[in-house]
Formats: sequence, C-alpha cells, structure tokens
Amino acid sequence: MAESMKGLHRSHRCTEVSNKNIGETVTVMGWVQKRRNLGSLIFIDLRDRSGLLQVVFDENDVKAEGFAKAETLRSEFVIAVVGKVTKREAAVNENLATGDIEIRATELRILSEALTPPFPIEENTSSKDDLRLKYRYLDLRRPNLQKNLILRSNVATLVRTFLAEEGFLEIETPVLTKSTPEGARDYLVPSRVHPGNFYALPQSPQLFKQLLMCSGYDRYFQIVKCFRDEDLRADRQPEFTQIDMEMSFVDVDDVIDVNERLLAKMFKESIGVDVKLPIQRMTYKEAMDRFGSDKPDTRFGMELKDVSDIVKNCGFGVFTGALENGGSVRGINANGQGDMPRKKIDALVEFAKGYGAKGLAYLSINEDGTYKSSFAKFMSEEELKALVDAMEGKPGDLLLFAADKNDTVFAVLGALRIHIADGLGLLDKNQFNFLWVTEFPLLEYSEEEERFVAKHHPFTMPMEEDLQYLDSDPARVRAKAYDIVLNGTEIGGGSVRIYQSDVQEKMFEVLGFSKEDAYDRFGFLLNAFKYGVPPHAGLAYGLDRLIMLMAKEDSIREVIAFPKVKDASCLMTDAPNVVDAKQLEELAIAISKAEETTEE
RNA sequence: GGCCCGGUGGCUCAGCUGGUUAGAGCGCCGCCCUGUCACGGCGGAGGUCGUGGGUUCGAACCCCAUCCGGGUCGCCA
Repeated sequence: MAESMKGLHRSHRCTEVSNKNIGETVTVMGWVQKRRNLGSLIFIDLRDRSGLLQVVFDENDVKAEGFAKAETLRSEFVIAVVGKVTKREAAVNENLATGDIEIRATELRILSEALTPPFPIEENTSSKDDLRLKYRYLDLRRPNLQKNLILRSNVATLVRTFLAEEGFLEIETPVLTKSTPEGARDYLVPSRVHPGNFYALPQSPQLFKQLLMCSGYDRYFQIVKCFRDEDLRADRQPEFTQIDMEMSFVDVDDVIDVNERLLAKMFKESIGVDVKLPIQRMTYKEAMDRFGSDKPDTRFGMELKDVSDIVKNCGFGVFTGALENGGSVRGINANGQGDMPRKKIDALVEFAKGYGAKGLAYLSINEDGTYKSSFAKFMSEEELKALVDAMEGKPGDLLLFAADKNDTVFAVLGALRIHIADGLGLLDKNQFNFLWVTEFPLLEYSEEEERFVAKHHPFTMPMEEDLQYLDSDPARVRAKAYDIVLNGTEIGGGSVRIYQSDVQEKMFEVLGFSKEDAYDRFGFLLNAFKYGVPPHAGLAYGLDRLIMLMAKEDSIREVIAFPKVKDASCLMTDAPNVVDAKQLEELAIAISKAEETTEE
C-alpha cells in the first residue's frame, strides 16, 4: 500500500548522484524502470527525468521488512530509497551515466504502486501512435520525449534571454479575439453574453503586435499559442506555438540581423551546432527556378533546369504542348540513378501524378552512352543530345522531366527531388542548412475566390520599385516578405508592414475589399494608423517545427506534450466532445445536424 | 473530400496459393537463484485475428461496407 514520504527529502535526482558521493547517504525518488531479482539480492533501476540509477536491496542492509517490500516492487512503482552510495563491486555498466556506482538501500518506501503499463516505457519505442497518445502521460515518461521537452524548454529560455538583452518586451495578446476571415479557418468561441456572437482564437497575434508598435513598445515578442482550423500534417497541429516578434523603425536587414544572431545562439547553446553567419539569402524567384520550392532544401543538389528553349521545336507533343499553353519544360538529373528499374521509375511517375502532373518523362543514360527513354522515339538524335547536354547528363544518370504550367512543374519536380534524395539517404539530419527566402510575391491569384489574395497577409509592404504595377500587373509585385528555411522546412516568416494609409488602401482595393469591408474587418488597425505609426516589421517562428528539427524528429507530435491526431481530436481526453444541452442553451446554440457520436 | 499504408495475446511482429489445434520474442503470473544490468532456470496464464456483412464444404487470408491510426494531395504560413 502506498506509504507516506513523511520525514524524507529527496537529496538528488538519479544521475545527480556520482562517484563523488561515494560513502554518503542519499535519498532518491523515482519510478522503477526494471527489477532484477536474484533471490536474496534485488537490483532496481530507478528512473527519473535525469536518467537511471541502480539500487541494490540486500537483506543485511534493508532488514527483513524492507527486503520483503523490495520483493513486491514492479515496473513503474514510485519509490523512495535511502541508502549509501557505493562503488560497484562488479563490472561497471558503461551504458549508464551512473554506471560505476549504486545505492545500497537502507530504507525503502513504496509511495505509489502501478498497474503494468500497456506498452513498455523505454527509449525508442516501437509502439503505435494511437496507443502512445491514449496513454500520453506514460509515453511522456520515455526518455526521448523527456529530452525533447527539456530541449524545448531550454530553447524558450534562450529566446527570452536573448530577446530581453536586445531590448524586446514580452507582452501578451488576447486569445479571445475577433475573427478576420483571411487565410486559415478560425476556431470560434461562442459568447454567452452576446448570443449569436463569436470570438475567434488567433491564427497569430499579427494585428495586436502591430498595434503595440503603434503604441510605442518598439520591440515586442511573445511565445504564444496560435490556432488554425485546417487539416493536420506531420508538421501541422491545430494549435501550435509561435515565437512572435515585431520591431519599430526597422527594415528587412534589421529583422534578419537580429534573427540570425538569435538562431546562432539558440543552436549553439541548446544543441551545440554552429550556424555560419550571415545565412545565405535567395529570392523567391531563384528558389522556385532552382529548387521548385519556396522552401528549398539546400543539403543536396539535383537542381531544376529549364529546358523549354531546347525542346520548343522538338517532335514530342507533350513538351511542345505545355509550352504552347504558356508552361515550361524542366528537368532534374538524378545522378547515378540510370540503372533504376522500370518499376521504381513507374513509382516516381505515380508520385509525380500526386502533385498534379499528367505524367513524367524520363531518360536514363546507359553506361554505353545509349538512351532508354519514354519519349526518345518522338525526338531526333540531335534533339536528344541537346537535351542531355543541357541537363549535364552523363552515362549512368537518370533525367526526369515535367512539362506543364509552371506551378505544376515546380510542384512536381520540387517534391520529386526531395523524394529521390530521401530514398538515397541524402537528407542528413545532423546537417543544418539555413536559408532566407526573400522577395516573395505580394499577391497570388485564387481560382476559388476569383481574385487576388495576399500571399503573406494584407499588411505586407510591397517593394518600392514594384508599386507601379499594383494596378496593371498585380502578380508581378514583390513584397518585403521573407521566410527563414531550415533543411527544406519553413521555420519562420515575416515581413515589413505597410504603415502608410494610402498604400494600405490601395492594397485593399487590389484585394477587392471595399473601404467599408476593410473598416469592418480591420478598422481598429486602420484607425490606429491615423494616430502616428512607426515603420515596423516582424517575424514569427514555428517553435514546434524548430524543435522538431533540432531534436531530429519527423513529426511535431514528438515535441508537443499533448498533441492531437490527424482528425484534430485528442485520444487521451476524447476532445472535442458533445456538451450538455444546458451549456448550449446558455449560448443560444442549436445543433442543426447531429453527427452520430462515438460511444463513451 | 481524394489517394496510399497499417490494424493478429499486454507490446512488437510472423502467419505461403483459403485447409480445420493461430505461432514467436518481449512483457505478465508462480517457484528457484547473492553481483545482476537484454540476469538466469523451471512452470503457467493470456487471442471473438478492429467491427459488421458476404463468397466458400471451410476465411486471419478473398469481396463489400464501416471504425481506428499514420503519410500525403487539396487546404493551410
């Protein structure tokens, strides 16, 4: 039965005990990781968040009563042990930080018994995600997750320290706020006091941080939860954490400067990685042309090449057709993959189709210099040679081509190069390649809404030299917007904000908002800007993604204590759930279409 | 919403072209063991093969539907 810890005080965490303590009496508390019962000698591996420590129970030390108790110990019991630190008699355990010592118990208290856990509490589990998430409180005992959450805490502390030293103020912004239906879907919260009215949970503190600049706080930051009601991915959760910041009287280079120093400190002091400054910069256009992505992974090459000019008069209708429709033909060279079997190439074609391609043209160059190709029969020897030369194809190479409208070509080849690199083991998690992507387009055309929408958000400053095209050619206008990319993952992004009301009005006009619309949605910001607003700019990191990469994990679920699953529910709490009719009544909410709810 | 992968004792998995008694390792329970650390030895319990329907003499295996989890496209900074 559970005993009291009265009179005992933990003196050390498990791995805080070392060979310097030999001869001392210590009190340790934790969970039973493992028991090895040899009959009249019992070994226990005791675990806490610091690690493992071996405890020995010998009847000569703990007396008969204590030994009898030790015999009942099972996995995950929580115990307190008083004992003497001794050097191990037999061989040391090289795998343990405390492998050269052990505690000879003189007193044992069982503070809490435990059921046998539904899955083993051990490093590198192979248990299934759903089981782990249902019993997340047990999963969180595993050293991997403890390491990740400790890393996360350390990084947050580094951020706070660094930004405080740089003159940033940590200021909280509301979680219950106004819905601004641009961008992602909002999570809504019904108001009891105002029936039929709703708050929205913030997708980011964007407008509030700009208001703080208006109010003169000069440099703001916040480590803050944000919410987006969109479908999940390995790197997307409905609630996630941003490191959000905003600065006054600055331009692009100022934001980049402070953030480069922040990143360098963060990576050096948390995981010992040197970030070489300055971080490489690349325009959006260059990123798309060379990598087919606005978040290029620069750990490997396999860059895209535009071969439109080479093939524009060739006999292959797929190529020329794409060009006639205003698209392009581009390729990548998978060096040394010329011997890829047909089956695997077919799989690549299927993969490409998943990104909207109608097909994928390939040409492998045999070791003897001959070609094996899906389209060679449509082209002359000279045309083929010109194409291979343009791709710098050598014997043993595999060339892959996409021909379509540019968006599709980029999407297909951008994804393909990552996919192939992954298959070849080129994505080294110990390498950290940072990249700033700059000069994003200000606007992009939404087929669905049949209008231009802001690529970043409607308060992003256009580049001065492009202002002239705002009316005539909106798609051409570049923005003072930038993303910070790490190993092909966007870990943060930001922009210089519009602070002139005439530019802002123009922007809304291009977005198709009437003045009334604009004031209805963002009036508080537009009005604030009438009372003196400093030029300002900012940036926000996705903390979860950042920690995921630092921890070399493949999913942000591994760095979030209580994450949600693919359909945005929580397997542990069963949220979301139906609520009492009374609660709904108070909120003046009626459910029109009752989804059948799962039992329990 | 689409596509792909998976679901078999507590856990991780095997189970051929459908063949009658569904296996292994770990874990769990009991007994033995004074230097283990993947402790060892002996014995034991534990399965409606995700669920429902169908095909068949016969289904873990084939078909349909459905639920659960993962990846991804759409969507989303």
